[in-house]
Amino acid sequence: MDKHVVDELSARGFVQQITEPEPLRELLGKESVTFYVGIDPTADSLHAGHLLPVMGMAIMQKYGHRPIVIVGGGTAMIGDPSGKTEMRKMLTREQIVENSKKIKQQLGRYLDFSEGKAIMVDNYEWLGSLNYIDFLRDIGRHFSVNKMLTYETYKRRMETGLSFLEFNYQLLQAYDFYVLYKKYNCRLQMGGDDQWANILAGSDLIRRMGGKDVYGHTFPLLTTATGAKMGKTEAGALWLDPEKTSPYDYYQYWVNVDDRDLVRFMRLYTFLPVEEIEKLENLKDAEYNLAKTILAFEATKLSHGEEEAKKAMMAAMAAFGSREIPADMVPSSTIPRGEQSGNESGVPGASMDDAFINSAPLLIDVLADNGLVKSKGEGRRLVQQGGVYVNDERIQDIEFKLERKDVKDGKIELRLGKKRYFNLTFS
RNA sequence: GGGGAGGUUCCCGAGCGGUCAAAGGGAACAGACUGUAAAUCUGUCGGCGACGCCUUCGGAGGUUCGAAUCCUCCCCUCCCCA
Repeated sequence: MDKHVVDELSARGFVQQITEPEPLRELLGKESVTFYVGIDPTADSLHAGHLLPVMGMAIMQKYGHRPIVIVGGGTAMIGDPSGKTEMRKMLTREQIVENSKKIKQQLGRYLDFSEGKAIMVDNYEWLGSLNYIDFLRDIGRHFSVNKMLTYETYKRRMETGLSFLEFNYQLLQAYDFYVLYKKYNCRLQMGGDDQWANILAGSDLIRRMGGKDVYGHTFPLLTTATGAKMGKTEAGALWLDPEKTSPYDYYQYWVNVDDRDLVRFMRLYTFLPVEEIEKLENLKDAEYNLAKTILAFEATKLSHGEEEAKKAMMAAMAAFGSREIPADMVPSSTIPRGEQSGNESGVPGASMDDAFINSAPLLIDVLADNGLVKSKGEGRRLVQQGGVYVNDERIQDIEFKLERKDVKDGKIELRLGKKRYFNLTFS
């Protein structure tokens, strides 16, 4: 790696604010730095919104720095008011431990945890046994309520109500940084830009407690070109857990990104060289789709592995038509090039038996039973509006029944709207 | 603790005794147009064996032929005062 990490990060769009850019740059350039990012274990899986900090950490690690991931086991029990207009629900200890385990597994795809190259710690370890009096005396005295109240996050919450509990969040996060500084010589905290105030609080605290040279770095808060939060889909969040979001759906999310987001996302969510990505600036028409295929493939590869990524890609081709990725388009990508024929094995579906088809089930019932529509009423509407296809043929009769003759090559292909495919397979 | 304002369908937000499954907007979904993009236009948007029936308007009771709308108690949120 001849490039400087900071340049790499900024070229890829990972830099929003840095507390002291020059000294930090110098530090990162001359030695391996231990840094940390906090993740709240509020669910048992990461989702696309977490991806940006995770990618940021991964880049740092590639450049020889050591990430500490704090799962905020202690702080999650309080809830961070930053950027929220409502109090967050609290979790029990057991849920948090369970969630953390799964999150670590997922992080393992992006970070190398072997031989202590990355560490994951739970701040409950020190927050859980905090002594209130000691904490107030040693830590609390360094915080000015007047100052805290001027922060935008608290100001906003002042309008709707802010509990004392939440008001303490910042102190605890600052304390985390302090503990990591003492324990692991952690010199840098990274996080989303909504964490800026909390990060500053941490580095201020360390300085006041006699520490030196600690820094903060924030990542931009991403929204898509249409203003939506990153990774939000009709079905909710875009999860990394294949049980919650199938690799196929995950892949589809990336293929369906807005044109305007393509290049930006490729820089942020893949490790492909920036120089190659830059060449994609002037795509036109259908070329966008080829580039999006690469984005989707690479993003899926990262979170689900290359095999799953290929499967998702083949499934998409089976449904939407094959594509040939030109050899000179982002050559570093390991996406299969040349003629590719689709293979449906990655398309969502269910296997059915003979009894099922012999009973000549109503199409609407099948849709509802497989969770493709929320209710039969919705199914009916969809059919009436011409949004349901069986083997690529539009069905507009709400009484339509699936029969043996609809089974082609051992399957019936259902399609809702333009993009949602579901195969019923028969053995 | 005292006073005030509120809690409506995914979200915002009307409704204030029947004509209310509940205006309007947003989100979402489908259709047309396209490039599995965006924008635009059109339609849909509680459930069901569907010109009818059932379940919704913070919760529980009550008044009434009839309640989201009135009364009682309770829960929760916000604002002002302490």
